Order: sequence, then C-alpha cells, then structure tokens
Amino acid sequence: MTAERYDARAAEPKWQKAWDEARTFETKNDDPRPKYYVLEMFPYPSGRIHMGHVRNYAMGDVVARVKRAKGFNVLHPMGWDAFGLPAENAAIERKVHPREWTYSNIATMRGQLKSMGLSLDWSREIATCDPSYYRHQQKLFLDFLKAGLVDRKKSKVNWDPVDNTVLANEQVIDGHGWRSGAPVEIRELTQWFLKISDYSDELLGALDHLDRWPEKVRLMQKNWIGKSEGLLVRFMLEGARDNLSEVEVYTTRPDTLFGAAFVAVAPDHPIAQAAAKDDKKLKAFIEEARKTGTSAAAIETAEKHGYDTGISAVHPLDPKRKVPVYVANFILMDYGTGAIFGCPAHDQRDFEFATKYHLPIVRVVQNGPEDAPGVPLLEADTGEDGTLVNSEFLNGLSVQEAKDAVAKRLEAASIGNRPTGKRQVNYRLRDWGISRQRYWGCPIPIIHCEEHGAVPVPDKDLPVQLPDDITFDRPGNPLDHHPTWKNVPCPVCGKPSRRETDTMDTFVDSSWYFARFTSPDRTDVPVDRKIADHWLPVDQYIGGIEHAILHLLYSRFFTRAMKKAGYTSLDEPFAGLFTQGMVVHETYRANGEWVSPEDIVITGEGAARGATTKAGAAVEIGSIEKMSKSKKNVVDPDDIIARYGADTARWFMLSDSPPERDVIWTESGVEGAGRFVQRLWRIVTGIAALAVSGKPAQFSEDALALRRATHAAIAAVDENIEALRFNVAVAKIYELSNAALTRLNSGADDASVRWALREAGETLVQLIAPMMPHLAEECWAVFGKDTLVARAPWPKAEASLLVSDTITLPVQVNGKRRDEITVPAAASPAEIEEAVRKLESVVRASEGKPLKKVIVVPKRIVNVVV
RNA sequence: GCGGUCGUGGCGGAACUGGUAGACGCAAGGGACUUAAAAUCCCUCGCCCGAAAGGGAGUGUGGGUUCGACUCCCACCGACCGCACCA
Repeated sequence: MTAERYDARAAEPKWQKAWDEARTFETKNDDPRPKYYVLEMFPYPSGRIHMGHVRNYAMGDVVARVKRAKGFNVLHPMGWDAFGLPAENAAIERKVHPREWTYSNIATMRGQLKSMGLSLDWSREIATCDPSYYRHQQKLFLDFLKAGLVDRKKSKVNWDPVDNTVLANEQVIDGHGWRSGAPVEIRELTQWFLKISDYSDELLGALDHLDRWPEKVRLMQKNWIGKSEGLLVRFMLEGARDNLSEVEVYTTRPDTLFGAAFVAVAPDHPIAQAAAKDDKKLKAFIEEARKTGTSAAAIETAEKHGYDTGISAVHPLDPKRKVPVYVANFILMDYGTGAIFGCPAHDQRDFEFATKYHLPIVRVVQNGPEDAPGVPLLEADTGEDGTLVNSEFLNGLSVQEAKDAVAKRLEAASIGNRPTGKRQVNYRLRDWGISRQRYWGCPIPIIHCEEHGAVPVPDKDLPVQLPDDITFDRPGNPLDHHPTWKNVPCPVCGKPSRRETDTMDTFVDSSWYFARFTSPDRTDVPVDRKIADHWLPVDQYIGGIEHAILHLLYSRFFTRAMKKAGYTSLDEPFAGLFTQGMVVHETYRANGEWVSPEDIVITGEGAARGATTKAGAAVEIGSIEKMSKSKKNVVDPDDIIARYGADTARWFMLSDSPPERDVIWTESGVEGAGRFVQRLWRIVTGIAALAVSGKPAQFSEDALALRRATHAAIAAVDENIEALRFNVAVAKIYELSNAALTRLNSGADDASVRWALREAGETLVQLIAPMMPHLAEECWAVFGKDTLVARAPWPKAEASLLVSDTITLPVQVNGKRRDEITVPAAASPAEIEEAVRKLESVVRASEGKPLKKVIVVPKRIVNVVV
C-alpha cells in the first residue's frame, strides 16, 4: 500500500488541462442524444468569486456531470452579468474605466472558476456588456416595440438619490433602493416601459404548471402579481366643482355596499385636485400626504388622515343615502381607480378611519349570534363567512351571493347611458420601467426628433455602442454629458436630433441570456430559433432565492415577449428551479471590532464554548451571518483551493446541510472533507494494489455483503442526486467507503473478496466523480484506466443485489421495539406471525396472556398487541 | 397584521407514502502506533436508573386519530423568510 498523500495542487491543474485538451465539456447543438440544459445563475463580475458561487456552481456541476454520464447531451454554459452600477462606482472612486474594470474582473473570476474544475462549455461564454451581446438586446427591444410590448409614458418613478437613477417597483424594498439602501423619492419622468402587465393573468396562471419550482417561489410571484376580482361602481356627486359629477370606485366587496360610510379619493385624484383649487387647507393636506408618501420612515408609522371635501356622494343602490367624500392619505392613485368607498365594519383601514372621524360603523355581514347588530365592533370583521343584514334586498344572502346580486343590479342600472357598475379584475403588477439614467448599461436604441418623435434606430445602425470617452466628474448620466454622442440626425428626416441617453435596467440583460447561450455564435440574430427551441426550456436552473421575484418574473415575461416577436416557440424559460441557501459563518468581535476567523482560537464546547484572539484577547462569538466583508466573516475560495484543493471545497459545500438551507462554514468541516479526500485515496490505492482476476463464479459471504453495500450505495446515491439532496448522497458515499475500508483492513485473502473490493473501489470513484472530479480522475488512472472518468457511463445497481433471501424485521410489543426476527424473504404473513408468537421476548412480554392481535406489515415490521 | 417555511443529541443533519428515531459528518473522550508530534487505525459517544444484563421517558408544548406518529389533525409557544395601507 502506498503511503503517499494525494496532492490536489498537482493533480487538479493536470486534469483540468486534460479535460480542456479533449474538449470534454464542449457541447454540439446537433448531437442526437436527448438534451439536458443545466444552468446556474450567471455571476456579476464584482472582482472575485465567493463561497456562495462555489456552492451554487458545485451543485450545478454535479447535475451536469451526472446527466452527461447518463447519456444526455448536456448544455452547461457560463457567462457574465456584466453591466451595472459598481463598474461606474469603481470609475468614480478609482479612475478606472468601467469597461476595463469589468473585463479585468471577468478575467480574474474566469480563472477562479476554472480552478474549480467545473464542467462548463467555455466556448459559449458571453458577457452582457459586450456589443456582440447587447446589439441583439437592442434588436429585441425594437421588435418588442413593433409588437406593441413597449410603452413610453410620463410616470411617477421611484428615484434613488444615491445611485441617481430610477428603480422599478420590484427594486424598492421597504421604501429603500434595493442596491443603495437609500430612501426612495418619487419623481415624475418620461420612461420606457415593457408591458409585462399585459401578461399578468398568464404569468399567474402558468405558475400552476411549474411543478418543478419551489412552492415558495410560486407563491411569492402569485402575491406579487396580486390578482383581485371586483366591481367598478359609479357614485354621483353633489357639490363638486369643475363639472365633476361622479366618482368611480373599485371594490372587491360590493356585498358590503350598504355598510358604506364614506367615499375616499387619493390626494392626486382629479376630484381632490379640483376641490383644492379654492381650499387652501386641502391643498396643504395634499402636500403633506405626498411627503409622507415618499419618506420611508413615514410609511412605517403611517397614520390614516382624511380631509372632508364637503362633497356628497349618492349611494348607487339607494339614492336617499348620501355619504361624505374625503381625500385620504392611504388611498393609492395608481391602484384601481384611486378612489374607494369605505365600509368601516368590514375593512380594518376603513374602521380606523371611521373611528377617527366619527363616521357610522354599520355591520352588514353577520356570522353567528355574537355578531348581533347592536353589539359594537372592536375591530373590522373582514371574514367572508356569514349572512347579509341591514342591507335591504341583500338580507339573508351569503357574501358570495350578495356580491353577485350587487354586480347584477348595478350592471343593469345605468346613468347617462353607462352602467352604474362593471365587473373588473385588477392586478398589483405594474409595467416594467426599464429606463436608467446610467452609462454602464445597454443603450436604448431610439433617436428623439422634434418632428418625428421617438424614432427607432434602423437595424443597419445597430448596435448603438457606448462611447469610450466619458467622464464621471459630475453627478448624473455621463451619456447625457457627452459632447457629441447624443447628437445624431433623425433617421427619418435627417434633421439634428437627440439620441436617447437612458440605458436599460440590467435585469433586461439577464432576462434572455439563457436563450443566447444556445447559439452564441450567431452574429446576425439574437437566437437561432430552431436551436433555441431544441435546448429550451432550461431543465434545471439553480440560483439564490433573492431572485424569486425580480429576475425570474422578468425572464418569464421576456420569454413570452420573444415568442410574440417570433424568436422562439416557448412560454416558460425554466422547467426546473432550485433555490440554494447561502453560505454563512459565525462572527467574532474583540474590543468592539470585527475579527476574522483566521485570527481566533476556539476554546471549549457547548455552553463553555468561547474564543480568544491568537494574541490572547477575549473574543465575543456573535451570530451566524451571511459572509460579508464588513463583518470580516468571509472565507476566500482561493485560499481554500490553495490549501485543500477545489475538490475538498466542493465536497464540503455539498455535505451536511440540505442544499436549500444555509450552510455554516466551519474550519473543522473543511478539514473533515479534506480528510475524506485522503481516506478515499488510501482506499483506492490499497484496492488497486490487490491482484484481481476475472469475475468469480461464487462469492464468499463477506464478498457478497460488500457487493450488496456497493449496489445499495449506487441506488441511493443516484436517487438522492436526482432529487438534489446532495447531503444525503454524500452520506451514502461515506457508508460505502466505510464498508470498503473495513473490508480492506480486515484482509483480502479470498479472490472473490478482492474482486468485490475492486468493484466497490471503482464504484466509489464513479460516485464521487460528479462532486470531486479531479480526485476521481486520479483514482481512475490508479485503477489503470486510460479513459476519463468524466466520460464513463453512470454505474447501474444490479437489482438482484438490492434484495436478499432473508429479511430482518423489527418486532414491537404494543408499539415498542422489543426484538427482531429474521425470516425468509418469501415468508407469508401467517408464517411470520407463527414465528413471532414463539419468540421468547414476545412470550415474556405477554406474561402468558393471549395476544390480542399480531400486525404483520410485509417487509417492514411486526407489531404484537397484548 | 396577512401568507409561508421550520423546530430531532454538544453541533450540521438523516428517517421512503404513518412502520427499528438519531444514518452520515463534525466535535468530544479512551486506546494503539511514534523518542515525540502530525497523520492513521481501533473503541465509546442523546438523556435518566443500573457494574452489567436490562429498564424508563424521549423528535418545541398540550391534546387527538391509529395496532403503531418526527411524519396526519387541532390549539399554543418560538425562530426565520416574504408581503404589507392593493380597496
């Protein structure tokens, strides 16, 4: 047996070179085998890869390698989500050109990814900041424009005052910019929009068929789209100026119409605006409401305020009833009609409002005697179970019946030739504003002419390239400050015109890259339709949960838009989605300063667990958090790869924690993974040293036991990898390696044992190959193979070795395990019962009393009831 | 507030559709080898009683269904995540 240690540092580059030279992972589009497209979310080239990338790409690589071994033609590409703000920040802070900064980061990170030994087809690499990519994106934009999927409109936008740009609704989190974290302000700008809301219902409905997506993500998207079914209701007004004779409200609870206590409109509603013309107080109120609408702090504490306009609204079901019209700060102008009727008894906001302004609170839905009309409500009753009361012709109906009855009655009634009510479905999802006032993004290919308006850049002039000579010496968009770039003739009339200086939201870049990977060599079109239709959808997409809404929803829309524009034939880009957890690490502080894990020593365990710095100072162990530079709890993949090798890093990322949960990075965990690499190496070199001849006709009992372990491991590892339960697959590999090592250490005089050991060894190598590919190749060579294990077919479990002649069943007495019994596998339940009744432990436990019942569950368990 | 996910040893976690709870790894303890250390190998390792054999309770808490519950149902407690004036 060799005592040499496995040298990852020497072996890993060697095998990476071997794969490269054999073009092992380059994929041909015309390969006749069934296709399988594995994709991990491509990285932003921030500078260096982090452990999260290692985990993400290790998982994807396991899937890619296993599918390849199973005979699929696997597409597993990599690229760069390369436009974005950090490049501009680097330009400002360090005077580096965004392009230079980005490409140098890409070079570094490409090198790091290559050192991981991922089975990627690098010949398909793309970077979204490259004109060879974004020219097609500009073409797509223009085709979407033709297809009626683009809109240009003035709108209130979320303005990020730190990044100096517009954000989509999805990019505002708790009133703060998703990247800068700055409180978002509201501004009015003319913006380009992609009409994602045209697809609201389809994007919602199709979620039901995405059965290989996490339930959680589907639910988040469903809530985001926010479908509601309701009724538009017209209220006639008395006392409004500017000929505003009515207000239309939107409601999902028309059944509660007889509980209406007021009508409220948004501060920006025309009625509010008109009323404010000769009401200074109202004007001030509206100003105030606007302010609180934008400041993030106010949103949290937001108290409901209203202003009585003095206008009356006539109840549409009973003209004798009149309710006051308020302007209220909690009404949103861009949802529904910007106006509501308030029913305090059955809506919590309306309840608070009515309480504050002493408006009547009348219950109209009753569910049980405790809801009697005389009993005052302490809060709104928002339940939809119950029966209508106090509601004239609706009395006695259920909520659903009443909704229908009101809708029918109002649809039939009309004022001025228009029906008083109209059913309407509303969505929370708004159109996707894609204009960004930034330099480092895809230019929007439009030229503004005074005469001809927004004119598309002709195809022959694409791409509209970003100019290189730009400066970042003043705030705002460098494209707008550029002396010449934006001055171009109108494509229609040739008169001096102005180029659009906004660039596209970078989420546009990532909304179709998966399609571009299918034919990245086509310079003439964004995608080759036939090839894209062949490869798409992505069979397995893997990435972080943080993209549950933004990226995934945009991509689903974009895929439909591409279909409409004639580029592909599919609706859904990702058939299978897996969201992996983060890599987290303990945090440490000494004297109020964050301390890096490298600089501390852990002492004790359990409650006594503590830490000191290497210099001996007391260290406070903090919470476990996502690795971040600011908390110094970062472990650099390069260091780990240099010290242990890529295989160890990959193995550790796949072990222990379920892939969808966070994994805690620990020093001892990596060491354990490193030990396993050496142990496997010893097992393999030990087995390889044994003399083996042909497959024996007879196996000894020991040999057979090992063979059973081998084939059970194949079955279990396969099953768990298919289900993406990498941690369990790893455990099953440990079991087989333990069995093999034990066998090896207790001697192998028997030829059939040696054969079984050899089988176990080779199987082990194949099973680890998707996770630790370099070690596997080295071991494969030790076994004398002159082929790559990366090209070897996936092992198959022999069915005959997965079953045995006898089985051991646990025996319970009254549900407690008391004994076990070994019976022939073919034994009938009656025979088993017979044998169990005679068991000494059963006789003892029953104390001579007759057995009430014996339950035999075939192949599982026997339970005796005494 | 609404919606969701999850609570299992010192730690990460496993347990197929209701059928031996704690696989596997980490940490810990003991031993072998060594001049010594590292590496490696062997043994022990959830809790309580017991020298052992064996026994008892046990998967956040309380109840229920079942021959049998980590798994299903009800209520509660806790952690995490998402949404949050969407009419």
